[in-house]
Amino acid sequence: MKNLIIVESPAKAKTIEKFLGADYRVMSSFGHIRDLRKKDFSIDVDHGFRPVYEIPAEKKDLVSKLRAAAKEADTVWLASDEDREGEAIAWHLYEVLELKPENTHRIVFHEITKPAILHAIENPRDIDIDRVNAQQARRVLDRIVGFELSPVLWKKIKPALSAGRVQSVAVRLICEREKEIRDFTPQPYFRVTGRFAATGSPVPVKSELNTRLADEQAASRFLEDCRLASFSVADVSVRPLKRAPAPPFTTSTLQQEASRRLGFTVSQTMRVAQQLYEAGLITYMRTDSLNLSELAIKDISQLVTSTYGDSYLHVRHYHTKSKGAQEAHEAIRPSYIDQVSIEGTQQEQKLYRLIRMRTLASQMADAQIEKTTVEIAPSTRPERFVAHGEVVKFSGFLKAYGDAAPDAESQTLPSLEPGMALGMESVTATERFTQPPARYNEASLVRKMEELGIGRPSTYAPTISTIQGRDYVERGEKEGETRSYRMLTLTPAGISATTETETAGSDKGRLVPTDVGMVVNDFLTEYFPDILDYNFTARIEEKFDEIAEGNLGWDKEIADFYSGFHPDIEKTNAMRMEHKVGERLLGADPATGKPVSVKIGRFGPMVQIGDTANDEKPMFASLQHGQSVATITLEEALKLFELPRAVGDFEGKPVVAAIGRFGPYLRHDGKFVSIPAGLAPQTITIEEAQALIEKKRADDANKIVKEFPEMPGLQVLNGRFGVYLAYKPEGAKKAVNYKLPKGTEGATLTLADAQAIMKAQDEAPAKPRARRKATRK
DNA sequence: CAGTGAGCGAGCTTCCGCTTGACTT
Repeated sequence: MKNLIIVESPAKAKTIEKFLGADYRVMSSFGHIRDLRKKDFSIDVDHGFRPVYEIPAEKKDLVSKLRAAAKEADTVWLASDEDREGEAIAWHLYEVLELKPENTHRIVFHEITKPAILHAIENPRDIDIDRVNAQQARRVLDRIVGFELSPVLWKKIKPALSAGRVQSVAVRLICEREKEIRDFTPQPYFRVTGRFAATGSPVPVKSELNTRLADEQAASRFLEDCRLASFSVADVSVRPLKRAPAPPFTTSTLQQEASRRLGFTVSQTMRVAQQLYEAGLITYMRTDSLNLSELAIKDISQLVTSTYGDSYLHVRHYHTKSKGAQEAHEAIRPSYIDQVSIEGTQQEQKLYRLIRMRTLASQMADAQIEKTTVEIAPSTRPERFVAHGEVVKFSGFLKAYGDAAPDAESQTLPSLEPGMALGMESVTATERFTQPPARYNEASLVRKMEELGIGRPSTYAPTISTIQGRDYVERGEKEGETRSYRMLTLTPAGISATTETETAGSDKGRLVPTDVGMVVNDFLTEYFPDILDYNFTARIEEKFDEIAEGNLGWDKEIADFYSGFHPDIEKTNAMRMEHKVGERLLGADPATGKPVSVKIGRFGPMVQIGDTANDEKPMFASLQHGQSVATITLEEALKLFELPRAVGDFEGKPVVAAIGRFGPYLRHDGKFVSIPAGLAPQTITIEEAQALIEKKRADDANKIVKEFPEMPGLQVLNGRFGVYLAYKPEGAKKAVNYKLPKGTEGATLTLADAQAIMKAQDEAPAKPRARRKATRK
């Protein structure tokens, strides 16, 4: 073999191999091949912060294959990405594969085209060790922060928590937003809209008053004045408006648009994009670059011209302005812009279409819009109603990529002249409330992180899973609360007033901090404000850039950081906390006089009555879903101790009611019975409990439909979803369940039937299943 | 599958960024 090229991604390797002749073999490193040891700190602090690297077990096979291939090759081309991580991958490959300087070359290309690759091969260089050192600094710093900070949390708050340069700041964003919302008091005001008619036009003029009114009294006075008023056009202004298309997608903008337009979660978007990438349909999906290859721009231009015409073409070159962008790849675009639609799942088709239209639009002309603003004056008041109208004069890029939600306010106005009289159809004053800032959703959090330069395209989705998996943050489930508002309406018939209701404050699908998240965040921001600073990453990135330029030594910079950071760790660890972190004293228990407090326990948020200073063991109770350390009251806390509750006796044995992991339940004679909605463990009577227990017994008796004496362990059972087959071989811990084909009568099933069903399903290929939500390892 | 929680304390947990399968239930 003459040449071995090593790239990071196997899909990329496959593509490149097709471009090159038989003299080239292209292999993939599947990302990094070596990292700091997983288990321990693996940084020798006393010897220049020397990192201790290892090849992870799952990479051993791959590395020996690469090593063998490198031995056979005359020349090895290290073609990992040009960014910091890519340079480090090249260096690790060089070290681990024991490559020789005389037949090893470092090459880079930013687009996967034959000319780009051939050009790269003609212009090789050496590994840039300064850039590698910048990566080592980044890696070592993240390990130091993560592995020194996390144990402080285990000690001071709760085991198995985690902290890090990226995740802790992401959690902070969510916590601070929540506090803003909590501290926000909605202020009522009245918004006034008016609907007018121009003589000779069937099109109504919808407008809004240019000021808000303070209260219902003011609104009522305003409507009274309008009742006596005549209305006329005071001013008409027309101005042209240009709108430019958005640049092509990067990882973060793709995640945002897929969330907004398609309702995808961040990880869903990445999973689907990965499919498209592996099928060769789009370019690489983890990128911060806005760049399109010259070849791509040429193809797009041709397509725009042939589809829409010359006037729609506007070739544009976009430049990244996001912090810390490393631009190793192109923007996300279709591999072949001519390919209008693809085969694949619904999701794949939708995402492909989105990417394609955005790419196309990015090379199209501005939309030309004529915006008309009309002011309407009531004769009795100084305020003005304002109406906006929009007419698209030239659609430009909107032809390919319109708005997801067209502006509800935009309308086409009839032609109006100053001085024209208008007829009043209605004037409505609606009570509105000032809005707190919106909670983040996954995509808007990614946008904010990118803005702050925190995290990378490859880590946005995993970070969001991590902070949810650690139970710092959860997706909200509250629909919001209903509130009422006043609405006053003036029509030619007179003024009427009504009270309406709406829901407000929904957090559905939004990211909400948990108690643990809040407490950890308060703790970290108090004791490690530098790390939690929103600009921490941006500041150290400047250092990393200097290291990459060869102006600073990486070990010295790390030593500098460590000398400030480590003493804070020691100090915090040595601190005797007077109270547990996040603890809140609610008051005294009226029954015993003992203090009642809430805090984060080993298993999460809990209430405690009494303290350890006394000899008696305190009483404990977990907070329930929806309750929070920050807001729970003494009354609510005391209620938690009402369970488990002795309901009474049944058949001479006690019945106890409580709430468990799966909701409210009764326990009687060692058996558990769920308490259905409508009944509560706090109030359930012994008669109600007895009925539930008897019903459960009847259901259980009904459960076994049929058994087979010839085959012990095989049963036909009645389950939640109907009749099914269960087989538990002797000695097995768990039964295997089998679905019965539609229309099968359970009671008449023969052993042969059952065995046939089992055989068929045992042999059926396993269907891919949705992954469980991020779990702790 | 159905709450635990101090005290004594072994041994465990943990980071960010590159990349995909192999593996359950």
